[in-house]
Amino acid sequence: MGVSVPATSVPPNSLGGDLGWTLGVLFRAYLKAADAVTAELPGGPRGRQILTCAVRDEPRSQSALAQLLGVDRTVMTYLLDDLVDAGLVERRPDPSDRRSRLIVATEHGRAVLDNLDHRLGQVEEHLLGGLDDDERDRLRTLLQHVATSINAADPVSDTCEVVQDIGVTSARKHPY
Amino acid sequence: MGVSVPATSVPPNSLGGDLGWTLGVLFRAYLKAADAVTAELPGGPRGRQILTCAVRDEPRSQSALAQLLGVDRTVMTYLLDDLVDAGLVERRPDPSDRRSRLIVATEHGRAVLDNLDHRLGQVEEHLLGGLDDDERDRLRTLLQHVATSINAADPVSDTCEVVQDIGVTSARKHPY
DNA sequence: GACAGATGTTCTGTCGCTCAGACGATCTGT
DNA sequence: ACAGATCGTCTGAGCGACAGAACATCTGTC
Repeated sequence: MGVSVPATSVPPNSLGGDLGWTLGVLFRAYLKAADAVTAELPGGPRGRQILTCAVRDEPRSQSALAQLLGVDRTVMTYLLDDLVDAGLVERRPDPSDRRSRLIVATEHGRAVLDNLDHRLGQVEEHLLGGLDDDERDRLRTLLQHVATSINAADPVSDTCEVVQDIGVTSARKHPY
Repeated sequence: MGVSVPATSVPPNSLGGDLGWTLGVLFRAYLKAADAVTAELPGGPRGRQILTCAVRDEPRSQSALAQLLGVDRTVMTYLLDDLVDAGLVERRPDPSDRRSRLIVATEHGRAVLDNLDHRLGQVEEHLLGGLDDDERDRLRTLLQHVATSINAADPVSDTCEVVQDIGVTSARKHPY
């Protein structure tokens, strides 16, 4: 169900095995769905992730939050401005470092997050409609492992070195 | 290996099970790696996907290509301009429709793609370093299923209806 | 304690990218 | 033959991201 589409008969494409393509398709679809769900939330899907951390984790500084979510620190500033204005989170002075602010959720923020999560969960299930329950769990688990692994090794880049190791062995100076 | 990071001791985060976060982390990491590999290719990672289709699939029109890759048709125009300028693909008149152009790869394009795919393959494996071989295969397969399913049902949106069905049951007019 | 350098947050300016809209050319149906 | 839709292209406007500077604060060394 949900997959059968007699119309337009999508022609076969060679990107099925392409990690970049599959990720892109799924991520764009997710973003569209999440955008719809979080339409009224400042910051959209990213605002929800910030809120999730603020509710469920130990309070983080803005920069820690920014790195975790993969956004620039200057962007985090106005993302939080909007969330604070909406009364969803607070900036608390860090007792151990007066430069940084710890982000914590308000009661209102918790309530909003519960509502969002509920709706987002349904949309996600719809998104993974092509998989049965077992496969969905496996996919989520695998993604969690990969993301955790990448996030742990992240301290930025790390990729560049790999690329260099592999070597830009050909077509070096000619721009193709 | 690769995962062990004694430094900074990443604190636990509640986003591990979050589909959006895991996808985001993986996709950003992929994009960074792919950007590095395709640094000299017009269009970067997207240019490579176009090239892949041009080499391996039946020739497609620009708009079909644009929809498959999830880019705006106006963007596809100058992406192709650059690829054509680089001598990687050609715009051929479609014998059955003089409005559209079919995108096909040149010999040069094929050679470049082979080189790119080889290097990208290595980077991808590094990216999935947190998983063993078996898990990598499973992840790729699951992603392929989901992406194919989504792509088949895609004819744009479809999400909005779901969101409406679920209902914006609360916090309706108050902007949080 | 005094200092140099590093880090957290914010502000400013700039750049690139994306999308909406309009246009001409062409196809399709009536 | 005509109306409406579609393909590719071009233009303009707007948004978002990043670099850099500024200020406050921390950490280490002397």
